[in-house]
Amino acid sequence: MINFSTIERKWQNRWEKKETFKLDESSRKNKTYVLEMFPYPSGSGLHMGHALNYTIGDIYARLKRMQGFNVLYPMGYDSFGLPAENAAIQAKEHPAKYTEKSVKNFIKQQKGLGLSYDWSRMIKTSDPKYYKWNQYFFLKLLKKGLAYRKKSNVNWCSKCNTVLANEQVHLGMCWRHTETEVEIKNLEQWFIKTTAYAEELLKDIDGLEWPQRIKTMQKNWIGKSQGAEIIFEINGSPWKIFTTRPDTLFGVTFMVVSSQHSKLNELISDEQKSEVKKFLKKIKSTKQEDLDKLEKEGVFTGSYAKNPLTGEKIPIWAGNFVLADYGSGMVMAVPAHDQRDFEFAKKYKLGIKRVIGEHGKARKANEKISEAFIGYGDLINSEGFTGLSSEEAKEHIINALETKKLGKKTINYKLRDWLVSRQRYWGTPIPIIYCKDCGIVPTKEIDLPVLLPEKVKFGKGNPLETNDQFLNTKCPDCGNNAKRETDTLDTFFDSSWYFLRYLSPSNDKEPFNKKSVKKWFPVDQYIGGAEHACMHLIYSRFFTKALRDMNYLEANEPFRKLFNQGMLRGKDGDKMSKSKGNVILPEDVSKKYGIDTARLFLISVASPDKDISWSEEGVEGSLRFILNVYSFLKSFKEKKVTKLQESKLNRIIKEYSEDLDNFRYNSASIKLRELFEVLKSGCDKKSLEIFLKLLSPICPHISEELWEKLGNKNFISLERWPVPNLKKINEKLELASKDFEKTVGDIKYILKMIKERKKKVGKKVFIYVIPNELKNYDSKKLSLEIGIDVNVFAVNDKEKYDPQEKSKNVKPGRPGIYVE
RNA sequence: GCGGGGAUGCCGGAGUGGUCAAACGGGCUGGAUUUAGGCUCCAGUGUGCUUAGUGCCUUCCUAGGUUCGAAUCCUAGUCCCCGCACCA
Repeated sequence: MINFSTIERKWQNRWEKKETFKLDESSRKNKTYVLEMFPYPSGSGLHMGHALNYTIGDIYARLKRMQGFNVLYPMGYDSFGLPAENAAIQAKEHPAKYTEKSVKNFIKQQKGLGLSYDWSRMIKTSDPKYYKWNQYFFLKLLKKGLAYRKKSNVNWCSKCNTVLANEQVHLGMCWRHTETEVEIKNLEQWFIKTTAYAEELLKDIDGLEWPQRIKTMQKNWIGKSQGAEIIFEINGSPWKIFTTRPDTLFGVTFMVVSSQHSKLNELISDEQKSEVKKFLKKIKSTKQEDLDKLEKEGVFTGSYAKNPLTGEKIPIWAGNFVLADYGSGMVMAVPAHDQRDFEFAKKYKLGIKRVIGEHGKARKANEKISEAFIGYGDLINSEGFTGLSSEEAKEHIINALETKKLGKKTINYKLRDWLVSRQRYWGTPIPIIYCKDCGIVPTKEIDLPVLLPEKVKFGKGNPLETNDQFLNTKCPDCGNNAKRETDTLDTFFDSSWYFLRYLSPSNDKEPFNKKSVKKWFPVDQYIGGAEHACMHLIYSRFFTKALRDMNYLEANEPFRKLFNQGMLRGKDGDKMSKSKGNVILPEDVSKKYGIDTARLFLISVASPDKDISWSEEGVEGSLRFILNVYSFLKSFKEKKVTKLQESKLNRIIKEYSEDLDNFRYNSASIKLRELFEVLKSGCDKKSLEIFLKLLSPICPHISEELWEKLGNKNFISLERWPVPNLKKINEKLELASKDFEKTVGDIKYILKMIKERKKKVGKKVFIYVIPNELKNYDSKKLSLEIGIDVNVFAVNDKEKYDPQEKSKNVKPGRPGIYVE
């Protein structure tokens, strides 16, 4: 048995000591920037799922390095965030301490995986040297008009006296006070205007080398739709609403305003006040899933809207199924032609009016329907527009509205502006000062960073609000007493540009060096989970575009290529989680099988972009392979390679390299096994060294060890990647050998059948082959393989012995067989 | 509710129009070596038919369809997984 941990430690120490993977910036090789999504350093450390993610990147980085690229491959930590603060509340440990411990642990674990990061570039977002630039960028965005304040809903617990994250709301109750119902409060908060880039974000998706499904998800998230903005008069003032179906305007029988709408109060009449209040109490979370799980419900507000074309008086309801932030937070309801509206109308006995009939079918407008007809058709019951098709009616109705100045054609996006305010301690303080006289005043750049105070009280309210030293300050403009903003930035803000900070991680004059950016940006290969498809990846793209427009860089996009790894599940197929007790730790696996074995296993189960389950038997399969390789090398004696071996070797080098380049690691691992089978019968040292080089990105420790055992003094990790000699690939020869193998199998099968069914033992074998295949079937070799005499004839051999005329069955690559 | 993805042998999974009964791994069965076992090596491992015969038939969630040809493309359905803006 091999002592894996000794070998692992040996090589990890050497790599560290010799700075094997440190980037040489002066190198003139072609650059490539390989990056994995940096982790949130959770207190429970990293599990095998992380290991999979980093192994995927590491294999790629190692490949590229050996292929002669100058590889930037850094690591850092997304170290601000809620869990650290929760730990502070529950375990009475300061978030900074908690985070520091977690990061240290992560680094130790990651080094244990043998990852080839350039550790000298490590960054932490909770470091003032990092978050200073968060604040800097916030101010730049503010100046550019891309940051603004607006009211928005938050979850609120009256016992904690604080805002709750969606994660802290359980079944409508507070996570700490399970008896306390969560309320919804409307607070002034900071937003980033991501929607200003909606069109460009959408348009540029097509040019990205990303998985199609991620692109589709982003497109749908941005959610562009063509429609119309229609003005309804309500209580004397105009309300704009958005619809994609202006052709159904004559079918509007009620309006529904979001129950979370900021102007909802203006619509509630005195007599409906208590009803509405009762209704609003039912909604206990701002979480989308929670909202959707609620049955569609509503309540009459007491107000009416005026249909801009018919002048009809339309009742306005408040409903839990209308999004406050999409469109204008109010929809026109057309129950005959929208299923949700239909159900709502049935439930509250509201009118249903048909205005669209199926093309060509003159159906009666008053006919009762059992479900909404949501398709396009011909208009009915729509005054002057009756008879037009939906498509025509859209144009005509919008035109009619336009002449009355009561509507226009618009484009709408589902994408919302990015709410970055967090009423929490463990994040970047937003560098804003509120002055009684001057209003909202940005902190002066020279005063950055606005440091997060260390001594604060946790558990009740936002710790920054109760810290007078932090809170009270002077106005930068007039010098009078003023108060600081106590909101901190969403941690997605931190992760929206970290990939730029790696380029000059210790620069304290600027967020990043322009020259470095020009050389290294964008990231060539980004690797991470699909859970970030919409948020992190959109924010990063937004940030890149905004920075470009502020002349910080030239690139349009941050991540040229993206690879999404699948999820690693426990052996039961469930998501790994502490509570399920199915978490696999790399340390345990490493002790038992060696980390190289685990790396090999993780990438060979299935294509790395698919979800996989941990399997103990599977790991043992990988272990067996590594042990075989190891023992083969131990007793290795040089032997000249055959033409067939040479052909296979070169073919595999070619295919294997292509597989790794395209993240087909599972298929690559098969080729590695195939190559080992080829060499196992004996080979020269050169071929063996090639095998080790191919193995090294996946199993770096073992490869270094064996490389050294072969007498090499340098690191295999820095060796040149093998280049296949295409001339040596002899497909004919390989095919002939395959045919030979197949024939051997066939003969054996026939012998077996005779033995079983005829109870006879075959004594002699005769095979008949096509003349030009004769050279592929050597009778001596065949006899050796089969164990009894094999005679080979050409089909056209007149002298051949063929009593049953088996030579008639002969086809190319498939000889006839006769057994006696 | 909205959005994305998936279903292949005993199991994990390759495979996206012919070269496919389907790579590779695991399991199981038999054999060799060894012999206390393990490791290692070799062979077999969907169903039925059948000439000893390398052959034929059937099969890739279900039901239809497109095509000379479908695991692969289309339509409908069933089931499963993932994301949903204050977790990161």
